[in-house]
Amino acid sequence: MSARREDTRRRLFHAAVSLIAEQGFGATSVDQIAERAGVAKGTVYYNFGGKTELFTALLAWGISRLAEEMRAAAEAAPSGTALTEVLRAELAFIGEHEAFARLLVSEAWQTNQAWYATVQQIRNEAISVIGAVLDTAARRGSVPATLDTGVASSALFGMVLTVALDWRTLQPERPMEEIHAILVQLAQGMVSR
Amino acid sequence: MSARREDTRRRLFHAAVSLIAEQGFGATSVDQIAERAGVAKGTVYYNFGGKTELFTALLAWGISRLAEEMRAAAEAAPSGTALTEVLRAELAFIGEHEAFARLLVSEAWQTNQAWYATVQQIRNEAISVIGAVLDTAARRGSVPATLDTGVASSALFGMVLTVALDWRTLQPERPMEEIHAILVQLAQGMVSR
Amino acid sequence: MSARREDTRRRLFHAAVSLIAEQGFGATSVDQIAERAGVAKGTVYYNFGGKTELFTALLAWGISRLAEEMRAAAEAAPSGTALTEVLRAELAFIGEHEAFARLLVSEAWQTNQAWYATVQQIRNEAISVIGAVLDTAARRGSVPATLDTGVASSALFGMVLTVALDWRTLQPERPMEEIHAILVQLAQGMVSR
Amino acid sequence: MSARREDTRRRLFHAAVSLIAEQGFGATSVDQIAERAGVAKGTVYYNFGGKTELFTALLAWGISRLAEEMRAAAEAAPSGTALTEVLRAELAFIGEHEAFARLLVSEAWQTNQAWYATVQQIRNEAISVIGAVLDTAARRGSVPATLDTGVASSALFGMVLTVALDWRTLQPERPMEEIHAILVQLAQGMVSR
DNA sequence: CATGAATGAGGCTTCATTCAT
DNA sequence: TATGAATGAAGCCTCATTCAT
Repeated sequence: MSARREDTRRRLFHAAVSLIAEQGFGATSVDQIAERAGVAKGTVYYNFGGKTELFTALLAWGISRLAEEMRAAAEAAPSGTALTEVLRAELAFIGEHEAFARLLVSEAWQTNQAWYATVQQIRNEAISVIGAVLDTAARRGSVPATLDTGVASSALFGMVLTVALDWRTLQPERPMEEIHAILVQLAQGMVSR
Repeated sequence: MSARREDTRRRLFHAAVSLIAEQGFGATSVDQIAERAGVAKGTVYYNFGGKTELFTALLAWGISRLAEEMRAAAEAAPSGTALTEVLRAELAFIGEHEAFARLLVSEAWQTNQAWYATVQQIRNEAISVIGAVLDTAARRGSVPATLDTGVASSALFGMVLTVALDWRTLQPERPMEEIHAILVQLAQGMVSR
Repeated sequence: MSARREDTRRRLFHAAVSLIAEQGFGATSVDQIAERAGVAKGTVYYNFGGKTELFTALLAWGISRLAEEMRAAAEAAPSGTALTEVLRAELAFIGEHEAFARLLVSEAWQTNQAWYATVQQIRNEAISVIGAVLDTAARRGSVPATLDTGVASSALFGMVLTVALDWRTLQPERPMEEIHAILVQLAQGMVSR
Repeated sequence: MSARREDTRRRLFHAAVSLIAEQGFGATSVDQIAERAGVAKGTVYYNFGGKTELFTALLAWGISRLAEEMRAAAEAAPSGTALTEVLRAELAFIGEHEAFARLLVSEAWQTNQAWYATVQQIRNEAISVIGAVLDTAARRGSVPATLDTGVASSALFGMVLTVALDWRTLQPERPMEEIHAILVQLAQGMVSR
């Protein structure tokens, strides 16, 4: 793939993320995406085949990155701090990619969508990173063995997502560390014995 | 307002809720709503003024009901069980109005929408019910005085929403009480001293 | 016909004239007419049968009044001043019923309209008042016998209409007498020997 | 702009002029315009943005042409015949573009229209051509210095318009020269000393 | 590799008219 | 005599997609 094409795809990606996050998928037109990317309309089709495909690629790319950053944080964390670091990674990702996060929330729970399977599959990747951390902790005895780690990891994921978006919406001036500290406090109570 | 008109509005309301929940707002046409309600298309405009207005009314109605049921649960709860009962009310509402809940999640964090203010305002109503419960508990000393109850109530609300939708999506056969028990266990740890 | 009905019809008439003059026939809805008249929509149909019929009645009524006032002015005029007085009557009518005059101009030359025949017929009534004055003057020798009085009366009618509307639009502060004086000056030159 | 697009725009223009002139603006649908132009409906919007914009462009184009032809006639006229030639140009234009002329009369005095400013501005262009001729004549002493040339030019413009449309409507078999001769006779009297 | 003119299905909305009360 | 809820045909407009260049 040529460097030019690579660049075009990147610009389309960026334009689409920001627009869809602002307005939603349905309200965003291919015209708008092309205009914000600075290319002609046909270029969208040449590069992605269609609006839906562009969107699916977008979601997959974004959730993969989220999962990767969470996984990297878990692996790099000093012993005993994995959960803290994973939550920080999720919070930081949302803070940095607020537009994408809104997009994810808007579309992730919509059944009857072309990309539902994609979203569900990759969302589980992210959640399973948390699940793995909890399972490890359970084996070490630092969380109750009776905890349903599947539900708990989904709960943690959703809690962070909700709090993070409320943070960006209602109190964007608060530093991330402050929010992170509260989340860690809540999470520790939730899962610690 | 005549009884006939009252009835027509009710039928349009029901038709719109079910359709939008199934397909989302954008994918639902006024034609479909009118057809399912058994009226002519123009009647939608005569009664609600437009698709957006109908949808705004819909959201307001639904979120109000959610907040009311949570508030009623809090007030009726025996001493010391308020949080447990409020979470049950939220979980039950989502279980019973799954379609509406998906709709709510899809639209609640979308800025630049006509109904953003409406959603935000009434969503806060629901969250503040949890906040009030936590504040009361804080005064009684059963939760740490240092807890940021604003963030905590948002966290609890989002946790329940996420878990509930995952429950309906992935494990709908599990009884609600089982999910509720896990949530209460998580919530107790989150906020108890 | 009852006094109540009479009143209702009058109010509908008035509402329709002002609205149609402001916006044109096509852009004026029955809803607007009913609202400005302070009656329900159905009342329009009860009293006039339809939008077109209301409009036709409107035009007929207005042009008849214009013709009558011009004819009355001609008959009441001292010898030799008939033309002066007829033009004054036309100018005064337009000044007083500006809305109706705009309406007349907008619709009078539109072929393919339901009311075309009505308008044409009654417009000729007005023009023929001028024609009669000119014919009388021709017999008395105060206008050239070679003058085509048919064309001349149409020219005079149109001249007054155009000037009057420009007066109301562009220089409404000028007194009518001033405009009338100019028109008489022009008209005298046009037709006098 | 591509040649293809240029051609499409021209065809839409012609289709719109003929249709609107036949039926009026309100009664002409975008469907009809597209069909007569031999393009798809969307093409109207791609090229003009909407029905109103197409119409505004249309009016501007037509009135400009009228003003231009009148101005050209004034400039080309042998000394002392400017008024005669300008009136002939106006009469000829109306005779050749009867449809457009009806359209102009219908819309020119309608306040509260999107294109009101456009029409008014360019209509004044046409009238001011007559005004300039009168002013020149006044300086040469061939018309009374006391004449209000502003009102007089508006009067002449309206006179010709009225007479021309009545000619086309009621006596289309009469040759233009005959009508022109009468108009000149009337106009000479109006303004000559 | 990219463009942008053109398409036409499909959506939202308006509004003259009807009719049961 | 008047009302106003309901209708549905008809209109305007959007937009994902195609394709010749």
